[in-house]
Amino acid sequence: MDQTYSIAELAREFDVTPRTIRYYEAEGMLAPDRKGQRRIYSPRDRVTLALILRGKRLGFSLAEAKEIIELYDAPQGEAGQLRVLIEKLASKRDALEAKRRDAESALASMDEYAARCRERLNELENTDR
Amino acid sequence: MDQTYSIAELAREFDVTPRTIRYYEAEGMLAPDRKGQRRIYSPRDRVTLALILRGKRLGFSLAEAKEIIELYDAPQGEAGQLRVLIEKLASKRDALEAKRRDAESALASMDEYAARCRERLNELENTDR
DNA sequence: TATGACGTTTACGTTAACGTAAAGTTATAA
DNA sequence: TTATAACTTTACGTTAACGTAAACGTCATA
Repeated sequence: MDQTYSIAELAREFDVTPRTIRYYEAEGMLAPDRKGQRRIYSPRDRVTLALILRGKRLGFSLAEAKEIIELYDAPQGEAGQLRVLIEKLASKRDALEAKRRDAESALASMDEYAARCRERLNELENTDR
Repeated sequence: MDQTYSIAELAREFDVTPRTIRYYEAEGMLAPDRKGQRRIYSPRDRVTLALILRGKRLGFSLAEAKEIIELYDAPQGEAGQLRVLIEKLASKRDALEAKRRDAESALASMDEYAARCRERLNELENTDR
């Protein structure tokens, strides 16, 4: 039998509030099962939530995150749909690549700066001896 | 003589509005010279703006971007300050690393998914022959 | 049976990050 | 000298992404 999660469990795991998770559902990004009125989350819901939050961390809006998620469960029925899907994937991939490059150049310049700082610190430490 | 920029020039170059640039100044992240009441931006101001916008693209808030920028022009006078600065740089570096890893794992799973889509498309194209 | 613990809906509140409009200033071109 | 283009300040408006509070349901356990 497949594992399930309560809203509080997911909230704890991902360090968000239940309100946040319900908000994503209201925005059409999650559709957990119900047991009575309670929400029951599947492992798949959990993956979706993780996708949303990773998107947010990378600076995507919820609307953009939603687009990406929708790509992941788009219908791959016929060839036409598949071609469109592949196109859209390539476009999102470009956006991601850009972010990775941004992160890499930021890291590079920061590392360079930190190296100069350490150098300067070394000089200071060897001067006062 | 060093180059300068008007607010509209920078706005055009970075694809933001003048309002946005003025807002960053009001938040204490920019301090352009004035010629009369007009703002005159230096190459250094331009770099700062680029830093802000890169931070935003990576999902940092303006407050976080400001912290990073302040590290870049922190006083490196004495050894104590330098040590604190180096510590803070390491912490920001970690945040950046995390974003890069997020971007990389997102790229990896997306590439994998796209590959499966292309495979499926290939099958469809060879079946109807 | 009552008392938490956990969940629910509804609805109004909040904040960051600007957008937008109004009214005035300043340099340049016709 | 007037017009227009680019700038300025002031101030109120807007939107995304939740926070927060109220009032209620339900299930286990003391």
